[in-house]
Amino acid sequence: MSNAEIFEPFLRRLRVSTEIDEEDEAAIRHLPITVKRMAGGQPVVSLGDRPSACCLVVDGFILRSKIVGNGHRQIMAFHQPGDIPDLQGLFLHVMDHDVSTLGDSVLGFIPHAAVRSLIRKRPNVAEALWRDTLTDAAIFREWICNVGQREATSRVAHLVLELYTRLKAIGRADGLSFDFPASQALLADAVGTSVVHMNRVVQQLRAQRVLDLERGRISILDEARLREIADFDVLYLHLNPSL
Amino acid sequence: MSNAEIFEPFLRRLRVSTEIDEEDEAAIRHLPITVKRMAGGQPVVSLGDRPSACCLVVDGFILRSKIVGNGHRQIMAFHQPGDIPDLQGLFLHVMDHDVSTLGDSVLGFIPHAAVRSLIRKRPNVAEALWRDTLTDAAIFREWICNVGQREATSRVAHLVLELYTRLKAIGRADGLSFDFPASQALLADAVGTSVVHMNRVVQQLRAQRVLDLERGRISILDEARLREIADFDVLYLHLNPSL
DNA sequence: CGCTTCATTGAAACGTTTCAACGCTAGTGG
DNA sequence: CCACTAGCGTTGAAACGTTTCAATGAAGCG
Repeated sequence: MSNAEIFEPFLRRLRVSTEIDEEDEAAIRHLPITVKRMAGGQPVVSLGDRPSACCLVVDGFILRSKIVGNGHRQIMAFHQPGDIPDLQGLFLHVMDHDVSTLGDSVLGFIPHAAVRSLIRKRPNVAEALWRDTLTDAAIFREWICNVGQREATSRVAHLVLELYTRLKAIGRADGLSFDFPASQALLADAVGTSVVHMNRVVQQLRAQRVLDLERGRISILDEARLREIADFDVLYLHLNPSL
Repeated sequence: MSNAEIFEPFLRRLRVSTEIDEEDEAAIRHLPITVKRMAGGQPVVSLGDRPSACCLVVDGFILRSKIVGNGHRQIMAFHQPGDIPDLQGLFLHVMDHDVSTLGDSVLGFIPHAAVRSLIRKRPNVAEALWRDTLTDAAIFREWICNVGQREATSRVAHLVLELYTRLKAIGRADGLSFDFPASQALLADAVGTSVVHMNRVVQQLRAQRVLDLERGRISILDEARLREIADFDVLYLHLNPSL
């Protein structure tokens, strides 16, 4: 896999959002990167670590989670190809949460030193990366609302629409379906419900022909209805930040 | 109020976290800033706005919130003197949430253009501000956990410890108490419970002599017990990011 | 003074969790 | 090839935490 291919999903995203020029793109493509294939459910970096590289999702999905006092896990974010989930490590030196693979994934590791020198040399790139971390934050805020105010069915619908919208933006949705290798237990950790209740919600959405999940694939059956249930407004994803 | 005084709480925070030199500090102090006194509960910027300035909290508190579909409000963050709550506006042009004052406050507005030129000229400052937005994100993540996994009593305890810890860091706590002009209804919006339940939680914590809230003031009575209840770990606040 | 905001209370309804059990499917080793 | 296992989805029933509604009292303000 060439550097050009590895960085392509990432660059495609940057082009939409910033004034990235040819030289910026070239500088990014010349970043040193170590590609690593990982199985699903494996830790990438963990609470307390002091990583010296940040990780670009090339293929697959990454999740960020935390274990709380009672032993339960809360998932706080999913990341897709083209995302750099732990950019924060550049400036916050100790990890305050865990990062792990969802399903089998391909990750690229870029040394912090290289990124740091890139952002000092190319302010456009710095801004693009900064914006990336800011939209991450916007997504966190919406998750707070999701988990804090909506009821379980709504939460699941909202999560699905978020994933779908972001994946569609990078051309990884086929029609109204997309691959997402998550068990019901995992989705429960993301929306803050028990597995049992998650299961009932899934069945209910299936029965109403709104949504279906099976073996790592999510299919939207009735998009309009799903949007109603989800109380979803794309704004917070800042997909086209120039607007 | 001189610029030096206005920027002092902000600078004090930066000094802890970054290699800010004399020139950086001077550049910050020379930022154009318009100071405005605002009553409590007033909007600062709202959903859909395209602000052209960002706002520095000089005195008082600011909160970030969102109204969800069912009409309920979720508060996603509180900001204290020295914070710049809407730095995101520099790169994400449309506001995806509301910002308003908690109690009576003094705010300083700095034009985006001035901040933008500052960060191009002074990479140290850019990094410091970037880090600020990253710790904001870390706090959002912890709120997701708080609201998603802990039960109401724990959530309140956690929120109180977060506020206390951050205020102590800037010298705004007297002993184990601090001013925080929030009604129970407002706290309920922050931790995602009903007002009624919030009230019962407060009474319970009072009865156990763990915590007391009265007329805009929060007092910790039993810090050790509060920490247990809260499941609180400072790490995520990144108070000393050089570590 | 009446008005409004905030804190408080009780009772019933509700959404969700917990526990415990069962079936299905895919993978593993004998 | 079958037995065994592990993981995942599914189910029922009871317990639990929380919400809702409706009403009341106290405090502060014009």
